[in-house]
Amino acid sequence: MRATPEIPAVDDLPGLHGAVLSWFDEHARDLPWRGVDASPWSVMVSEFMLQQTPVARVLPVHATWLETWPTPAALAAASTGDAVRAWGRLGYPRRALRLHAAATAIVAEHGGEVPRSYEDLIALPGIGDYTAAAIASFAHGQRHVVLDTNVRRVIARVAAGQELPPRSVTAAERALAASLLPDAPADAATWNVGLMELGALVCSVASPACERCPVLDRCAWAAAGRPAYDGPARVAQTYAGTDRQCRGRLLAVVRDAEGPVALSTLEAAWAIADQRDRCLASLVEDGLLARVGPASYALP
DNA sequence: TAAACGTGGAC
DNA sequence: TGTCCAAGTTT
Repeated sequence: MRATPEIPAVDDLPGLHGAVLSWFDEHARDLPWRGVDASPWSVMVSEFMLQQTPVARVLPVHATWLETWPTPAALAAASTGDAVRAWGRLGYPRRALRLHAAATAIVAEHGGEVPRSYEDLIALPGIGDYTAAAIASFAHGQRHVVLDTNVRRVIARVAAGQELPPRSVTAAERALAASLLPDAPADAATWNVGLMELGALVCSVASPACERCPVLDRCAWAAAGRPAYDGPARVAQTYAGTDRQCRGRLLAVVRDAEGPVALSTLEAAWAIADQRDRCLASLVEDGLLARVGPASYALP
């Protein structure tokens, strides 16, 4: 049992809420999954695609995806290979598989409707704490703490006076976020998306535009003179030469081909034999690729 | 808990 | 040019 973490006080919560809500009303981007006519499915698809992927790259794929598969049932009726191909170059293609699996589960267990409860949502493949809370909040107007990288950074700065949040979500951080959440569900939902938008457009990691910030005069970090992050250094992720790069390249060859691809073609795409073989096997294992002949591969 | 998991734009 | 990193989840 741990002591209750200290929660920094915010003296004028209604004022803070008002500033963020007004700013969002004025400056929010007009994104398709935010429209009044956006379906819960549209929101759900956007949340899958936006996991670790910038909005600008999601936009066209999301539009095509919704045209092709307007409902969970439509996606569930397609092959996983079609989903992987439509996913294109968004990255982390296992998300396409998980979205397909989630759609299948929605048809099987929820009558084809995107579930409303956090518990039902987080039980679906590819949905963790953030995505479950985001769908419950944005698609269904429920009151949930939504902790994404933007919300975490904004709260760390405004309320905790830190440049960056901890490496992983802490109890103190969650308690602080909960203490800031507006009471009315509709306001809570707008607060969540407003904080995300603020983090994306103004309160960025590297060069925050404090002069455009609606809560500058309420920001603990700004008041403290924007002290640099003093926590443990973040590990830089390497990419060149990794299995991830190898897998990406191999999958791209098959994804961009018309039909099955000969093993020799894949061999030509990656020089290091043992790494290539390992990655090919893992792609098949993951269900991203299928071996369709003695020496040929295709999307599943 | 840490590491794996894609991709491409920005600086 | 190389590093950073963008609405995370899974194991």
